[in-house]
Amino acid sequence: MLTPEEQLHIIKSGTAQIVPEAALLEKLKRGVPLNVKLGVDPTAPDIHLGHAVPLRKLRQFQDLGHQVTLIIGDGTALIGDPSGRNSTRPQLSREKIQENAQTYVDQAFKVLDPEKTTLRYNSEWILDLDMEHLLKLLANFTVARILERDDFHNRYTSGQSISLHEFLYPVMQAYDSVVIKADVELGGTDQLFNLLAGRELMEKMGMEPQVCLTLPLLEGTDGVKKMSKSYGNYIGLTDVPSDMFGKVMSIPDELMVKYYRLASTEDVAEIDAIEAGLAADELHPNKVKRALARNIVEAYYDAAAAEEAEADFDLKFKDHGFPADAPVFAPDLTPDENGLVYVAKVLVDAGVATSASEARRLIDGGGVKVNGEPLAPKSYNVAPEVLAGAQVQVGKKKFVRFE
RNA sequence: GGGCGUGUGCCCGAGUGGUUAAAGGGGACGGGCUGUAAACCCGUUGGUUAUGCCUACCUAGGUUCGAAUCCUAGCGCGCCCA
Repeated sequence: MLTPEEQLHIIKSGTAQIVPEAALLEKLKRGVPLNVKLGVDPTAPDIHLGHAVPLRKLRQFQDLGHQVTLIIGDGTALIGDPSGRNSTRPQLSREKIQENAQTYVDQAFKVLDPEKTTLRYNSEWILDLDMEHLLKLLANFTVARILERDDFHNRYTSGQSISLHEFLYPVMQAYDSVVIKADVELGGTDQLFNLLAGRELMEKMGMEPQVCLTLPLLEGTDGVKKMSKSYGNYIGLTDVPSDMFGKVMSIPDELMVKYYRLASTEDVAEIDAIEAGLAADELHPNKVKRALARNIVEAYYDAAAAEEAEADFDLKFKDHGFPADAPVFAPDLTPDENGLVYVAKVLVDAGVATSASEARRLIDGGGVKVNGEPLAPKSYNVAPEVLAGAQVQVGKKKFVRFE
C-alpha cells in the first residue's frame, strides 16, 4: 500500500489542476477507498485517446485501490452540455442516447477495471425528479453565479440565445455528485465550472464536498489541435494495431511525455525517469516514442499485437518494405487497343486515389510505386502484366496488393 | 420593420467586364532529407485518357460578343436604427 503522499504524486501526474489539493490529501489519508466520479455524455459513439484520458486517470485511481462510479449522462444528454459551446446543442433522441451509451461503455471497459467500477445512468434520478425537489435544488444557485461561466457569459453579452434548460445542466451534473456521494470528480479543464458546481451543491446540502480534478486536453496527431474526429487527428480505441502504432509514431516529439502521462499505462515513476532522460539527452526520442507506441497498442490489444505492429511499422517506414496485411484488390486489367491499361483509373478503383486526376498527379510526383519502383512521370498507361500481381504503394501510407 | 455592408476554391484572402481554373498565404498531399516526427528544400492542390472538353466565385434570373466582376430578386452573415 502506497502512502497518501505517494498516491497523490501518481494522481497528480498529467493533471491540470486539483481543487483543492489539500482536501484530496486529507481524503487519501483516511485510508478508505474513495468514490471517484466521471460523468460522460453518450454523444460520441467512437471514442479516441482524447476521450480516454479521464478513463486512464480513473484506472490509476482503481489501481491505487479506489472505486469508480461512471455515470452515463443519459438524463443530462437531453439537455446537452453547453460547455465550450457558443450555441445550443441539438437534443438527442432517447433511442440514440441509449445506443451511444452502450457503445461508449463497451469501449470504456477496455480501460477501466470492471471489478471496481459502478455504472450508473443518471436518467434514473434526474428524470424522476419532481418539481418540489427540482425547485429546492435550483434554489442553491443564482443566475449571476451561472452567468459567471465564460461560455454563458459570452453568449449572453454577445446577444446569442441561451435556452433556459441549459442553465440546468451544471445543476443536474452537481446533483449527480450528491446522489452518488462522490469524493472526487474528474473532467476536462473545460469542465471546471460544472465540477465546482458539484462541490458547492454538496457543501450546501451538508455533505463533504467533492474534490475537482481536471485534465488537460490531449492534442491530436498533428500536435496542434485537440484530438477530435472532425479534425481527423485522432487515434481511435478501436483502430487496428498497426494504425494505432503508426499514428502514435507520427505525433511530434514534444508531445511524447504528455501522451505518456495521459494516454499510456506506464508507471508514473518510469515516466518521470523518461522525462528526465529526454531532457538530459540521454534517451533517444525514437526509442522513447517506439516504447510509447508499443505501450498504447498493448493497452488496447496485447503484447503480441504491439510487437507485430512495430514490425509492420519498421517494414513500411524503416525498411520501405511491403506490409503483409495490405488490402488485396482485383483490378480490371482489360487492355485498350494499344494493349495498355489506364493506371490512373485502376488506382481510383483500388481506393488509393480519389480521382484519376489526382492519380496522375501522384504518378507525376513519383508517388506511385509498383513493386518498389516508382512509375515514371506521364506513364498513365502501362502494360497489364506490370500490374498483375503487383505490390502497389501510393505515397508513404497507402498500400494495395493486386491480384 | 428600416438603413448600410458582405458572401470567392478545404480555410483565410486578392481580384470590380476580356490570356482567370481564378494572385498570395495557411492547410493538405507527393518527392528529397531524417529518427518516424519536427525543421528545411522542391513540387502538386476542380473533373475529364486531356495541348482539347466540361463544371466552377451563395442561389435564381437578366444585361453583354464576353461576368467572379454590372442589374434584379431571394437566401445567409455583419453592423447601425426602430
